[in-house]
Amino acid sequence: MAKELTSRAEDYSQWYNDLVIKSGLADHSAVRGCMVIKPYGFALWENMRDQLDRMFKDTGHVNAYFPLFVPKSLFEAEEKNAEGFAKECAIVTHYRLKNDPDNKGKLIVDPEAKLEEELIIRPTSEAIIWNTYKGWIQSYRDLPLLINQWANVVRWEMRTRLFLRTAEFLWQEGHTAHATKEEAVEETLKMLDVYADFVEQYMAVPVIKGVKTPNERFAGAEDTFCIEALMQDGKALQAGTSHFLGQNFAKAFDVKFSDKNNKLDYVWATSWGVSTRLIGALIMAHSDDQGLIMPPKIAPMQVVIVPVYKGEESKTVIDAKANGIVAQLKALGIRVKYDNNDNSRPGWKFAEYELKGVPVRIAMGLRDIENNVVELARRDTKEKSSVPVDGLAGYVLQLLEEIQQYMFNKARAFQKAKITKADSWDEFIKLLDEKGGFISAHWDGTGETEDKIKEQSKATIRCIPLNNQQEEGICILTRKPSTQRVLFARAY
RNA sequence: CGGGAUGUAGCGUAGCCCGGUUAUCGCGCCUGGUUUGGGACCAGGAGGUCGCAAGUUCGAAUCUUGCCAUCCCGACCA
Repeated sequence: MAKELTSRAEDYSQWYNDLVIKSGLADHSAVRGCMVIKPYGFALWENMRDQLDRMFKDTGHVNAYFPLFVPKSLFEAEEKNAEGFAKECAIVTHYRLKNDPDNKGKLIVDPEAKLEEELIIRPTSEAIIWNTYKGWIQSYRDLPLLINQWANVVRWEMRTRLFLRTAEFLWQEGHTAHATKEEAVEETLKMLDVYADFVEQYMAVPVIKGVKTPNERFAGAEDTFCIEALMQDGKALQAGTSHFLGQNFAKAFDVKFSDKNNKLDYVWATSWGVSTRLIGALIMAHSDDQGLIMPPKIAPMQVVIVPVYKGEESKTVIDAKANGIVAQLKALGIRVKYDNNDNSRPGWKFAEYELKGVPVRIAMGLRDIENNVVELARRDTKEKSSVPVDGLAGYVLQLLEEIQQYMFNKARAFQKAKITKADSWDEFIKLLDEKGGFISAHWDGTGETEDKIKEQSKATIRCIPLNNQQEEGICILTRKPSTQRVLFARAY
């Protein structure tokens, strides 16, 4: 690498950017604010997607697909939602190009082909989906309706960052309809748990579950629940959200059902989503100056085997041995790559797979084969050891689980150490500047104070943790009475 | 969208202020050989609309204007 990766705080953004690009996850695209997800990054996304999809199906959901275009009249039906997204929409106004009469070989938008009604490229799909649900729901027998879609959405952000905030991104959005408020709230919290379980158990990133303040709520929701993760530079990242939408969308799109007593009522709704932003969370939660560190459960490659040889004969011997090991690992369901490409030398491969974050590397040469061992290196701790070939596959399987657990424990310990109580304004600012992380502090509960704190400290209320402990206190800014602490942080 | 910086080969760069032969260097790439237990070495070679467009000039990577993109800091946000 020409330029060294460094995760020092002052270079953190640069480090993150370089890492995304050099590790082969993604690249800047020629299109403003968009990115190209490269095969390695997409393989990671597929693993994450497949696991989430299984979890959605285990909780009774099914997949469907809805249109990319949302007619403006539908988009504006739920006022708060429309207002919330209005500033960041891409809009289709025409449907045809024609040759430019003044400029040969160039095309211009055909002014004759102006759409009567503009189409909004979905920034989220509530509008188009609820307009569709209207035709699907008549009776309580049609409920609950539990649907998810995997899709791309577009939000015309002012400032973009690879994975964290791109103009176009991939995500899943669940949209459910229920007969009762209780059931919808239960669904909202259930999906929040699914997200927390996925992010913690598969991505090895600990999260805090909580509810957003009204200021930070999703446009059109009654309540927004979230999982908040902590990055290594001490900034917070919203990793997923689950919204209780009340009857707002049902009323906006006139979705009514008859209950058992033939009484008409509007349905209750939820929506929930996670996006490719999770990949950004993964990178910033685990990586080091040598590159990415992938949690084994979702790593595109869990094990890489690198042969060390001199000359063709020794290569043949090692190939034979390695292929045997590959077969054993694959038999246990381990994602393994044997890299006997002759174009690069072992040292180069070691560095490259570290950059890509492959959890376990196995190196084997004639020396090892004579002793019936391999050299095994962990990416997370960088420990190397000599391991017997007999029983290797079982050992690796267990090691992968150990690495997964180790990564989570390490991130959890970091997160715990970075949750600090502050009881005065000075202490609050000092902690934000010097330590970072979550600051647990009293707040008087008003949006006005929340705004002032944000203005003066750049910190926002990330969430009010679920099952938050109630305690008497005074607001760090206004000194007014407060009943509980909330979590503040500077955030991405 | 406001402020700042940057854009020269796949990557990283020198040259720009003060215009002037064939645009510098390193990595990577190609060929041949020697190599292979932590990003190998030697020899030879290929690769460039100097971000794009217009302008000034005998002459533009260099000066002017506009546009585009990237990064950083804000505002906005999954």
